[in-house]
Amino acid sequence: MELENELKVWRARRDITQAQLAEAVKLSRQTIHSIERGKFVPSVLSALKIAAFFGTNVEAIFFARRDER
Amino acid sequence: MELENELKVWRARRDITQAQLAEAVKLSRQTIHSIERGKFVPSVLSALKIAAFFGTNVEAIFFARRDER
DNA sequence: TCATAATGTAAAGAGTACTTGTCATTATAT
DNA sequence: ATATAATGACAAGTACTCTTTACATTATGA
Repeated sequence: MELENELKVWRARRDITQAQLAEAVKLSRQTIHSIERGKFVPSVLSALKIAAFFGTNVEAIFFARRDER
Repeated sequence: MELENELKVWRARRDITQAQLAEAVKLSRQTIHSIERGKFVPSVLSALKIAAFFGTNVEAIFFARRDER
C-alpha cells in the first residue's frame, strides 16, 4: 500500500512555497519537501495540520493506493 | 499538539473487537490498542485505512487538540 | 466456579519520521 | 549575465511507530 498526495497541487492553488507551508504548520521545509515527493509517510498529526491549513480534509490530500501487480 | 481519537467509539458502533479491526486494516492488535489508548500518533496511512474501514474520514476519528495553557 | 474472549501492559527490535545543516539545481527578474 | 528565491538531494542523529511475544487483568457465559 503506497501513499500518494496532492500537496503540490494544493500549494499551487494557494500559491505558497514549501517554506511558507512548513512555517504555517510548524514542520521543517525538508519534511514538507519529503512528504511532497513521497519520500515517506507522514504522521496523521502532520497530515491533519496540513489539511486544516488548506481548509480541507486529509482524504482530499493523501491517497492510499493499493499496490498494483 | 496532542492527538485524540474516538476509535473506541467507532468500534462500539460497529460492535467489533480490537483484534477484528486489526485484522481488517492489516495492523497488529497491539498497534490498534496503542493507538486507541493514545500511546502514539499513527501514520496517516494507518489512519486512512481505519477511517476507510469505518466508512468515514480521518477527521471524524482523529483530533488534533492544541495543548491548552 | 471454570473456561474463554477481550482488553491491558510491557519490552525488545526493526524500520522510519522528522530535524538540522549543507550544497546543487532550477526558475524569476533585473 | 548575475543575483535571489524556490526546489531538490543527501546525510547524520534523535525519537518514535509498529511488530512480535508474552503475560496479567477484566468481562462474559455456561
